[in-house]
Amino acid sequence: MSWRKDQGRGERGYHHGNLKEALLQAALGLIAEKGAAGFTFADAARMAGVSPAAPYRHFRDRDELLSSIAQRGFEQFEALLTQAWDDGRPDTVTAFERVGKAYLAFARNEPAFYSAMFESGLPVDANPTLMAASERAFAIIRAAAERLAALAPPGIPRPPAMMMALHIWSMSHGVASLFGRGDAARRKLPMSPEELLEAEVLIYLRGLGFPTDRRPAPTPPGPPPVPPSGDPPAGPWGKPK
Amino acid sequence: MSWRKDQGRGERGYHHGNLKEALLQAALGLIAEKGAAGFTFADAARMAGVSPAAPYRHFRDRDELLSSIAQRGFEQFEALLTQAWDDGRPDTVTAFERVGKAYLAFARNEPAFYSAMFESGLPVDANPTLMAASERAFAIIRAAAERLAALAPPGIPRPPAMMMALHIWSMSHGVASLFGRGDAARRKLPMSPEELLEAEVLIYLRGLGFPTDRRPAPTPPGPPPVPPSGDPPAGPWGKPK
DNA sequence: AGCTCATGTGAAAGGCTTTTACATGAGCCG
DNA sequence: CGGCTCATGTAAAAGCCTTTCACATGAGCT
Repeated sequence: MSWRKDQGRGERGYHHGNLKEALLQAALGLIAEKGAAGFTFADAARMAGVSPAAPYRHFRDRDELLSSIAQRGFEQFEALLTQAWDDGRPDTVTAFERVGKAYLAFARNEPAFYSAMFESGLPVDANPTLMAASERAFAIIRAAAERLAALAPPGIPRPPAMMMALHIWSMSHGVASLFGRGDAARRKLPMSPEELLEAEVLIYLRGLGFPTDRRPAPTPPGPPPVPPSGDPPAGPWGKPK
Repeated sequence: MSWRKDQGRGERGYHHGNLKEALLQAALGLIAEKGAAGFTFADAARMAGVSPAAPYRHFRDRDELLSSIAQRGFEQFEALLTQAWDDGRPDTVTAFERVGKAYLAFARNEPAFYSAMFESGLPVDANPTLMAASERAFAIIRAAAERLAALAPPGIPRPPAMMMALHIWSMSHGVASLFGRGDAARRKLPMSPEELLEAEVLIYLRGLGFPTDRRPAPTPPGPPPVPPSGDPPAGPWGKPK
C-alpha cells in the first residue's frame, strides 16, 4: 500500500467509485505541470490513490488516456469558439476577431488540453472520434470564414471560404504555438500575442478588401458608417511614435 | 554483448572512434521515425553498437542529446533560410515568398530536426546557446521583413518591421505545424501547404499595400511594370472555376 | 442470501535512465 | 620500446514505468 498517499479526503474502500474521471483530472494536472511528454500513467494512478494497474480497467493504455483528454479538449475548444463567434454578433468582423482571441485564450488557459491536442504527437487521423471532434472545432472557424466571405467587397477576387478559414486557423495556431503559452512560450515578444494576432488578421482582412480602419462594416446590409477619414488612418498596431 | 547488433560494417574494437556523431545520426533517424517523444537513449546506443551507458560519455542525458539536435537544426534552418532569402534577389517579394516555402520545405524534409526544435517540449529559453541559434534563424526573417517594410508603399500606415516578421513567422509556422509534415500532418487539405501559405502571405502583403497581382514591383526603384489589367486580376489562389 | 461481473490489488516480466566501479587502449613522453 | 594517463566503453545495479495476469472485493440484482 505504499502507493496510497493519504490524501485526507475520500476515505474509499476497495472500489474507487469514479476512477475514470479522477484519472482524467489527475492527468490534466500532470500534463499542465510537466508537459504531455512528461506525464506518466503511474503518476496519475498514484494521484488518484489506486495501484498502477488500476487505470488499465478504464483505458487500454497511456495513449488512450491522452486521446480521451485531447477529445475532451476539442470539445471544450469547440464550445469556446462557438461562444466567441456568437453567430457573428454584433458584426462579422468583430466576432471574427473574438474567435482569434479565443484561440489564444484557450492555448493559454488550458495548456494541458492544448498539449494533448496539438503537441502530444498523437496520430489524430488514426482515431476517427478524435478526428471528428477536431473537425467540429474547425468547422466553427470555417463557418465564420464563410460569413466573412459573403461580406467581402465585390470587385476584388477572393479565395474560397475554406481557404480563408485555413489561413485564419494557421495564423492563430502559429501565434499560439510560438508565443501564446503560459510557461512554454519561451520566446519573448515586444507585444502581447493577442495584439500580434489581431494586427495580423486585420492586415489580412484588409488584403481581402475589408475596411479595417476602426470598426468595419456592420453585419446587416446597409450604408456602412463613413470613417472620419482625416489623415491616414492609424493601423491596427497603433500609431508609430 | 546482446546489445551488439552485428551491423556488418564497422568492426570496431573497444573504442568506437566517433560515437558522438554516430549517436546524433542515430537519434535523428529514430526521431524521424518515431517522433521526438518516442525516441530513446538506449535505442540510439544500440543502433551505434555500444552499451546503454556509453552515450553518457558524450551527453549529460537524453535531453542534452535532444538539445544538440535542436541546435544543429536551427543552424541548418538558418542556412536554408539565408539561401532562400538570397539577400532579396531577384526582387524582395519573390525572395520573401521563397523564404516561406523554405520554411515548409524544412518542416517536410527534416521532420526530425523540426520535431526537436519545435515539438520536443525542450525549454528553448533555458539554454542560451540554443536560444541564440533560434534567434539567428529568426533574424533572417526579420531582415527580410525589414527590407520589405522599406519597400512598402507610402500613404498606408504599416506596422514595425519586427511585427511583420513575427506575422510571417507565425503564418509559416502555423501552416507547417498543422499541415506541412510528411506523416505527422494528419490533416487533409484541398491544396498543398505551399499554395496555402503563398496565398496567405500574398493577401497579407496586399493588406499592407503591396501590389500582388502577379509579380510585384521589382526591388530596384523605378516605374513598376503596369499590369495588363483587363478584368479584375486573378488572386493568388487561381480563378474560381 | 447468493451470484456475478466490474473494478482493484499484487506480483512479475521487460524496458529505459542514470550512476558507479572497473576495463581498454590511444596518445604521449622519455 | 616501455610505461603512464585519461578519454571512452562495459557491466552491474537501483529505481521507475508500462503492461499483463491471476486473484480479491463488494455493488447491484434476483
